[in-house]
Amino acid sequence: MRDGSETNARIRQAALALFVERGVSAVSVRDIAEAAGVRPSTLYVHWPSRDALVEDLFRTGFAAYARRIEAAADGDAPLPERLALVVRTVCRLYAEDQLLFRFLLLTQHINLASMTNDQDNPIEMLERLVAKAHAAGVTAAFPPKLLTAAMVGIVVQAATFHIYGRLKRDPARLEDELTRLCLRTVLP
Amino acid sequence: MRDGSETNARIRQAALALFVERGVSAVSVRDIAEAAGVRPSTLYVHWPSRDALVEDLFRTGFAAYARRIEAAADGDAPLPERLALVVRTVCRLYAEDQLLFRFLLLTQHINLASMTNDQDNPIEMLERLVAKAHAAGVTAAFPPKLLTAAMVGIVVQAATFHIYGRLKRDPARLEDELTRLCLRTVLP
DNA sequence: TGTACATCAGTGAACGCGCGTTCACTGATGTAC
DNA sequence: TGTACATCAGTGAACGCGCGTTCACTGATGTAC
Repeated sequence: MRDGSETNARIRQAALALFVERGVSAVSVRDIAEAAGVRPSTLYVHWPSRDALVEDLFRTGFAAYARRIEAAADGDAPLPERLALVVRTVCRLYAEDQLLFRFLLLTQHINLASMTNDQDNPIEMLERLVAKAHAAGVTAAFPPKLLTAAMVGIVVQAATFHIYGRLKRDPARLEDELTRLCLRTVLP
Repeated sequence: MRDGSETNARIRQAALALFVERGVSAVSVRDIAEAAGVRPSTLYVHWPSRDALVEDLFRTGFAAYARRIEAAADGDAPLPERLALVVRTVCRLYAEDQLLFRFLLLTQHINLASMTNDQDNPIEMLERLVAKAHAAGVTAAFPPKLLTAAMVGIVVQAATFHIYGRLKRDPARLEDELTRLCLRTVLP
């Protein structure tokens, strides 16, 4: 019982599921505690406040995404292949833990304003890779930041359509199609 | 004083600005009333509840977007031109009233789940147009729903980048670039 | 046109509920000797 | 190994605050005659 890490994980998981299901503001500390099988006051053993839990979930998830995308972008492969790998990586992040993906999507507008120019930011990772590709002359004739937005938009919007049932497709197939579509848009 | 439409408009405007600035859940009825120069109870003359105000703002804005996009999609021009006009229309909706655009972006995940297959849905409008283009053989070899997602994603993500200062560009220029970029992605 | 009455947008004061949070406590587990 | 003590994850009960909402009212404006 001295090690609270299992309880911590249970609370995180319960909170994530409820936040995604109902929206962050519609979930109370009591709701989370009940879903995690603890008392409300237990949450304050692990986080100083409800907001701190939300921020922790966001920052942890966001940073994990940044690490995965950095790994995909930082190889020795040719730039188009690295771009393709980044797209595939995002698709896999979605397939692996849809709950986390949806949570990050849901809270981006609340948290993104304060995270611009952060180094643990997956968008920055992609932006750097696209800038490199642009400098090497392997992108279409558009500003690299616009191409970055396009890549992010294509993948994120496809995921959003998938979540709301507007786009029915198994994840592996979607991964292939999104990779080809993104490259078609970004490469010359 | 008998006609409350001016007060109604002032409350809407104040609510929209505060919702976009702080997020919907961080704004109280008292905050909105103060910003609109009325007493909190006045809001209940115009809407039965706080939630009804939020929903009214969303539905009204969403329906207005749907009408504008329908007008752009329903012309007699060739399909590629109509697709281009839809992109331009979305760009103009953003430029005309950034507050409303941001509000719809902010609340989409809360409200979108309950609006699938709604007829006042701008996404449906675009989906129908892309399906028509697909049937006529003037789209790239991808499922039309995926191409719809790509178009929406490119424009919406560019707007999001623009809002957070990640993409600095004057709206007219962005409109031209986004139109070309979207067509490049969607056409064969 | 002038008067009496009806309407209803907006007000002021108050309501109770559920929220996030606190804190003295318990008792199982880990540590020292 | 056995005993005494320290630690700290988790609890139970309670807190006050701010929230959305209600409702009897006011008084300016519109209507009837």
